[in-house]
Amino acid sequence: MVATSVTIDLNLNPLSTTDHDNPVDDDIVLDLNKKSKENKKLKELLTFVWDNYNSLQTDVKKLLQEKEELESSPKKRKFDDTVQQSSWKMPKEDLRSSGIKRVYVKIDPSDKSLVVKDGYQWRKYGQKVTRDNPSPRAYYRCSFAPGCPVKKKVQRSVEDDGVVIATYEGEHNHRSTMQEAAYALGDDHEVSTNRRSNNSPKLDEVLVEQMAKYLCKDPSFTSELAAAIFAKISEVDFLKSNKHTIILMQPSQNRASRTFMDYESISQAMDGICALYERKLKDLNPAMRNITYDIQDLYNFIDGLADLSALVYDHSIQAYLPNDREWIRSRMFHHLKKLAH
DNA sequence: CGTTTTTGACCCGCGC
DNA sequence: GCGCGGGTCAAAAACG
Ligand SMILES: [Zn+2]
Repeated sequence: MVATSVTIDLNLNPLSTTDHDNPVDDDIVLDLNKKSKENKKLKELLTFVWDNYNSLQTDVKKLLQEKEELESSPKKRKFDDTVQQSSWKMPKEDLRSSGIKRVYVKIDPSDKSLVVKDGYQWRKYGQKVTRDNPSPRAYYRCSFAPGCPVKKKVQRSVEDDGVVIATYEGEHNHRSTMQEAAYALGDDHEVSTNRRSNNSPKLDEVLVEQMAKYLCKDPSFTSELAAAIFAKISEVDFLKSNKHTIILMQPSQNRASRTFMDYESISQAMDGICALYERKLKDLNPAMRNITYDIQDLYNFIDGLADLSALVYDHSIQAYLPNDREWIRSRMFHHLKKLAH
């Protein structure tokens, strides 16, 4: 509640310089208020999804380990030979009780980066080729907080290019980014965490147990679950990575010409500006069939506006940060460069 | 300039 | 002791 109004004040002040009787300003205030509420709702949803995902993932890990145990009894010793050494090493029976967790993640096979987006920040400290897997194994340490002992290994699966196996070791020293965001929310924070720790885990456990009984008979058990996890990750990542962007502009000297538009992401905002310029070009030369322009023309258009700025939502501080014309020009350059490959 | 990635050197346990 | 498979260090390079 408090955070909402603070956010709006902070963002609006640099731009709505004087009068409050301007209808456009009122529109902006209304819209910002609406967006703020939407953002808050999204935040709650995201936190919920994220918590849910974490809990589900924990259970899935257990199940996958159980599955390995079942499969490895006849002859499939593949996993035992390859995976464990030094601090990672541990007889499989103890694996569950220790802090070692293995996660299967379905991922785009063409993606070479091997980045598993899990809400933490990792510093790579090694890479090794391994005996019976053509793809290398990468070693990461958590760099989110100083002294955090958590490590993870990531390697593409031998049998499926679209799956990476991540092995985590240790407990984090700190909250994850999602939990931090929930905490920054303040007043609702306790509600959501309490609701979570009181009812849901039990429910999840029952659900997962039933699911396991059913799915264990399915041969594609692993990939099904991996796909489910991947879907969750994609969902979270989608909500997280797009920075809501509001473009404020005043085309002419007339203050009444002030207007704004909002976009789901920075790059969409850049596209929006391009579209605006293209529309203006078309209005100016209706005869011309297809129009062409280069980045300098676009710069001239941007500079020709009486006023232009962008508000970009920063997820980590829960607020819109103002950006000036120069920033827009630079982002536009990057954007066009990316489009040109 | 601070941070992360890269990459060969190094180290360590294990089987021989 | 030696070699092999794996894990880590750290210096240099790359990134942003
Ligand atoms: Zn950590």
